[in-house]
Amino acid sequence: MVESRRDSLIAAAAALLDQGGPAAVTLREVGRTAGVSHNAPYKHFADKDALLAAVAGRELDQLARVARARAGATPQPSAKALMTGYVAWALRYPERFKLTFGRWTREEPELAATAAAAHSMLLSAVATAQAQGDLPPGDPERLAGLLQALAHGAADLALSGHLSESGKGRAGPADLVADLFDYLRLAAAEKASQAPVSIGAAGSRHHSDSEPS
Amino acid sequence: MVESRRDSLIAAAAALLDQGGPAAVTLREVGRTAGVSHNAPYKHFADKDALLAAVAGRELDQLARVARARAGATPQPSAKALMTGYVAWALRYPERFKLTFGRWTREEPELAATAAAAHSMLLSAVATAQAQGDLPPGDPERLAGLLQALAHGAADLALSGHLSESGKGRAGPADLVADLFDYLRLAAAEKASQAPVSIGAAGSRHHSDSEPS
DNA sequence: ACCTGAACACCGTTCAAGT
DNA sequence: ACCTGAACACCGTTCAAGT
Repeated sequence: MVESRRDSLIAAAAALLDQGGPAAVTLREVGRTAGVSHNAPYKHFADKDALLAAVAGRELDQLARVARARAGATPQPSAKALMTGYVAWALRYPERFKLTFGRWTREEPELAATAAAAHSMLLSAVATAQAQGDLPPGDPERLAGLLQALAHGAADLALSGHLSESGKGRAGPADLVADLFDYLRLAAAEKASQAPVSIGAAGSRHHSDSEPS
Repeated sequence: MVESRRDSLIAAAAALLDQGGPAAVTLREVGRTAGVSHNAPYKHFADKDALLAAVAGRELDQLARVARARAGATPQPSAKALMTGYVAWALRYPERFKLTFGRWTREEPELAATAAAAHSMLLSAVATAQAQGDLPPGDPERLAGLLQALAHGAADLALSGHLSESGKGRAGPADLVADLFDYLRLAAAEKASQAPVSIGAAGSRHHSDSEPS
């Protein structure tokens, strides 16, 4: 399959993004890299934001493809493997990570589809781990949110240099992910030896999410 | 104390940031808001990035002041209160949050000082919670990193709309913080009824943080 | 020491015109 | 349908000049 002009524009934008961050992605340089004029992109994308959204979409697609390939293997990837892979990807392609999960408030239907597929893969991995006693019981959606939030935050803080600034422990994001899974396994064991009260279920909401005064 | 011109420029930049994001912070508009010409800021800041770093510094200072005031109260703020406050601040001032923790690779000595003060406050709160059995034992620095990473990631995902997209649970970032503290309390209880092997200490490193192949 | 107005290079976007 | 070159408005930054 030959690369369409649209694809080559996206590839050029992604390369510039990796190289110099979002500031380096100018339509003029994108056009120059792809061998067209500086406003040829306007025939394929509404504006610069749409081009960046397409870059994020391509990245999400590639991530989903890799994940699907792993899901075909036996055994299926564990929740821990998924989160560790997420962190490794973020560290390896910081700019794509920031772009993809930074903001694509735009609707981009295909983008939402692949995101939903990735989410459901994580959900089933969480459910499997719960059944094996590696993760505590409760709403899998909420537990998946916890895992994703930690992996995302650890990667983001590490990329900004806000992690273990003075720590002699030198804990990286992957270490924090591992720690969380260790603690959750301990919590699951503790719950197994207790009365079955669920955490994170609808009945035990802790805090309102409303705006503080 | 009257507001110096430098302060009024920082205030103008912060107001523009809150209103329209980083793109709305132009030196021309900053000057107009502060009542000076569009390049007067260059007499107070090296360039636009330095002005934004000063905005981040002012924000960090105000956060530290609020935290110190709370620390004077009895009892001292718990680790959970600190993290909940962090999340609430991020949701209330999204642009300042993204700027302050996004990137200030710049050295800015005073910035590092207030950041270190805030970090040590969290560390002591973690140690207190550990002594009370609310948090599991282990390196407090590493545990603090876990808490901060989760709060940061939950806030960031919520702001980008990547949290509980289809969840009927509607778990917000504050809920995830509460969940984590619940799980950690359970893990602490489980560890108390086990042989004292520490998690997250130097001897039990889980994963190398090196780059994946 | 601080400020101004003019000027330069760059960028996103639009438009008339070509094939 | 896709592309080009010129043009416009805007922005960061620099510079000569003022007080």
